[in-house]
Amino acid sequence: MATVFDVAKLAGVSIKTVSRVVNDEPSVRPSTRDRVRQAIDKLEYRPHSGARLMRSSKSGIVGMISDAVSSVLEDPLNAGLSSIHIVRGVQEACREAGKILMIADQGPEEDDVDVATLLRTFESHRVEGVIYAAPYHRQIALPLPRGLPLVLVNCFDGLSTPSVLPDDAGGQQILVEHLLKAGHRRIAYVGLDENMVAGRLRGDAFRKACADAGLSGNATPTYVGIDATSEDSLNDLHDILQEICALSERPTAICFGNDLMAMRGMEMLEQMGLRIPEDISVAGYDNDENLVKYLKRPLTTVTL
Amino acid sequence: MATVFDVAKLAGVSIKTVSRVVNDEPSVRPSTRDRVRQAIDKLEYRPHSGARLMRSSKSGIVGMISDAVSSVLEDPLNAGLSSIHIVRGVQEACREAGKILMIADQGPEEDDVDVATLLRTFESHRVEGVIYAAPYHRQIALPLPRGLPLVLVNCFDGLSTPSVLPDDAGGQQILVEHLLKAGHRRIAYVGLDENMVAGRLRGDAFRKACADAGLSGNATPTYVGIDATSEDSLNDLHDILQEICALSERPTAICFGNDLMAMRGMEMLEQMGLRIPEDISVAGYDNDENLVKYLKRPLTTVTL
DNA sequence: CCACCAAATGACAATGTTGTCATTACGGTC
DNA sequence: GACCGTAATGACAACATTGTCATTTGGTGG
Repeated sequence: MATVFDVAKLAGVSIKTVSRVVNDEPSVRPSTRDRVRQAIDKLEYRPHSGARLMRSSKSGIVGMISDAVSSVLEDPLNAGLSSIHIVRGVQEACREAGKILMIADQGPEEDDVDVATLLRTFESHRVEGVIYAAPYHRQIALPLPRGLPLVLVNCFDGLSTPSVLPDDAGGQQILVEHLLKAGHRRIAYVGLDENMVAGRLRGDAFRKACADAGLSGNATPTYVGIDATSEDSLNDLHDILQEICALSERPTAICFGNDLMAMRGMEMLEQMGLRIPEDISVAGYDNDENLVKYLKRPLTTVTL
Repeated sequence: MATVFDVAKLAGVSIKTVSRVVNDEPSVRPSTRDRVRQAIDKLEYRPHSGARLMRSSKSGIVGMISDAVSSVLEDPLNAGLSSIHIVRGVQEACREAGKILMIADQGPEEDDVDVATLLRTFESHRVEGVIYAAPYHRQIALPLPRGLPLVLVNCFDGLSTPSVLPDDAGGQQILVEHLLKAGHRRIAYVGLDENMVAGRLRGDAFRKACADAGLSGNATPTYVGIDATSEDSLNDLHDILQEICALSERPTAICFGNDLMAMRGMEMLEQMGLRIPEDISVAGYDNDENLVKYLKRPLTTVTL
């Protein structure tokens, strides 16, 4: 493989001048620049990133830890933005900033030891910063890399590590306000497990928004802890919907914890003989494109 | 940041011995090894990948070009294995082989110039090989990297570059045989655009399998060129299905070009008053998990 | 035509590691 | 206790680049 020396010899200049051309430094005469460029093309010279890094200690690499790749086959939790979208945004930002993105996949299980290993690899490659993205909104405990900027996405530690978080509460509030504006005064809530951060935030926001609007607890029956991914859970969902339908003052709208629940719920409601949205309105959450794409009718939902 | 010199000094050995310990070379006395390990831990020493690469010219990096990340928001062509699955498999193989996978995203548009740039970046990082994955089964023309092993996935060039390809024909054949075994003697085929490699292979395989079984052309009406992603295309699909239903000898099964078409087709067939599978059987292709996951009833399909 | 200044170019060190080869330490044998 | 062979360790060069500083070049004004 050709080096600066080969290029320099062919172009009849010093290696330093080759370096200047490669790095687009000013103060190289255009004629010299051309000669060097031609030599580079002819020899198919490629700067050696290792040597470069060693001398300049700027790797131009950003490290990212996510489960986007390995989780492809897993059943998603269906709450929030999926990891691959986060990777996509980071990727794009890196491209714009001229940085190379080095993605380390965390693997299926979340193992702190593993993360430490990944961080060590990043450190060896002298990445300029690390981004850690969690698969869903939650609290985590990470071994902090010394001297390396770290940003969390979709998660937070108790410390002051900067993080980018979805506004689960804000979305829910907007959704409720939307329903209120449409005239609904009795709204049921069939939500996620409230031990999940997203579930708690959304549930709290739902209750607060309803209370703020003066709706009583009776007018806003609330059920949580369903995820609609298992057979059992679907049975629970069915029971809940029957209970809701049997209420003396039946709600005119139901907020589901996510789009999957909303879809399953709609199927069940129709089976019970209710028309949507004539008899009852339905809202989801997350705007899960994999799902929404295949729905027969539009669904009111929230994009984070 | 600590270097081998710092570690060597603290452990009271030469830098070479530190190197040996770091690289798990034999012939280091256990007591020495421990002393060095302790020094490494204490100083939080991380080998400098750049210096390492420069000396040993083994980067341990495999480069991959795919559209898996950037295509997340795009409408997939719904034919074959989606890119992210390919990345996942490559990722896993790299992990097992102890290699680092460097993923370069090709971006939405397929631009040969862009690929050349990505290849140059890979070359600068002295990757040990390059994997190029196409979003769907097709022929491509790539600028060949000199001296770098290249493997194509989901695509082929006219040259002798090694490639890994889906067996579109084999899958279709198995599917037809399955239907034959179930007793079907009149099978319709509503397939993909046959200008697409996958479409052509599947269509050819369908016709061959039917001919081999002695089914006449009349018994195997064939329609191609639908993708079920656009409004227009859905109208076409509807017309085709009506035509099929109106046949004097109605087929007892329909093979659709992919799962999306199968799903839309089933909706339409039910609307026309046909029961599935009592009145007519339906088969898809690709086992598109994003879609199949949400179907109400099981679908006969093919996993590549 | 010379002196001068800025622009252009070059010489050389430094970066952190591993490969090569030399040297030292250790354990056993006579 | 001297000798020997192997295991363990060390000294030093080499890798390909960029930073620092020195030198040369070319143009301009007197």
